[in-house]
Amino acid sequence: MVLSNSSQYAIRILAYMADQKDSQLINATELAEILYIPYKFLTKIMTELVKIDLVESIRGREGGFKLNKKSSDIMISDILDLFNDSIKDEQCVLGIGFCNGMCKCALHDQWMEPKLLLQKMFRESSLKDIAGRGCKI
Amino acid sequence: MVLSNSSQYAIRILAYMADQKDSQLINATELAEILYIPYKFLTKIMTELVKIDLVESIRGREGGFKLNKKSSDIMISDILDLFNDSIKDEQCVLGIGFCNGMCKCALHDQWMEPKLLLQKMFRESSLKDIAGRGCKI
DNA sequence: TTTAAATTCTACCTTTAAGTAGTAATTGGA
DNA sequence: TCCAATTACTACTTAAAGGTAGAATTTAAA
Repeated sequence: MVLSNSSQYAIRILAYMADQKDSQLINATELAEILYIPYKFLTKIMTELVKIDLVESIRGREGGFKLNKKSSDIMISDILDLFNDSIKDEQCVLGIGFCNGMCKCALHDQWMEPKLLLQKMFRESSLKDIAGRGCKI
Repeated sequence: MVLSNSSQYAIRILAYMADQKDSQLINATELAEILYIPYKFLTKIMTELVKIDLVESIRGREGGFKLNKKSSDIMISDILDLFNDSIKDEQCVLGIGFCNGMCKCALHDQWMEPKLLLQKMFRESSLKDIAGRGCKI
């Protein structure tokens, strides 16, 4: 699996929030029901998203969450960093330390191109680019 | 992480075996020492590779392992299948069931190209293509 | 025939990701 | 002021991957 459950959930949550009009508040109960994410697991993820300032939380009655930046300023890679799912430049696909031109593994050459495209997808796709796309949320 | 430890180990083991001349036997102790893989975990993996006929084992004293096919006939994807690390055609990068043109997730369009290149890398690279490449084994 | 070197099998332990439970803290509204 | 709705915190449980232990089995050499 390329992305952990946490990353997949976080992307879906934030993409959904980005798709809501004029950054209205939405609470955890609604998010969990709409996105079919276990409520307790979702609140744990939300708290982490708040800590890295991607999301703002309003506590107490009538509280909830909203994006803390423009959706065009939040990249998928910002989310993946939180769960250590980003693809590092010298990440060895065979898990032998780091790979580069000087010191590479047997699969290094074949890995270069897909790795670059994965990085491009994560680094160049913003929430605005993906919000509302697709029929599944 | 794109590949599990088991898949990474298995690729390294088989690539090393493919790089040995005239398919000589090599035993688990040597493989574990040369490749820095925990012996007990390696033997578990070897047994599974034998069961799917990628490797032949000779038991008893003077025994060991050797490839059961030409190295050009063993593809990386054959190995990944064993550990469920292959990329399926309709595998949804956000984990929402299956994705295709009719029913897709928000990241589907961005995922298409890197997914195809990953599949190409796994399906079109044989042990022969990677054996002996790179300075790390 | 005995022994040592090898694979194979079964069962267990450890670590990490995933998920759950309960409670504390916060806050707007009645 | 009190209550209900909300997020935040701490701790626990479960499931899966990763890894280990020990004994059974096989086989060639001494």
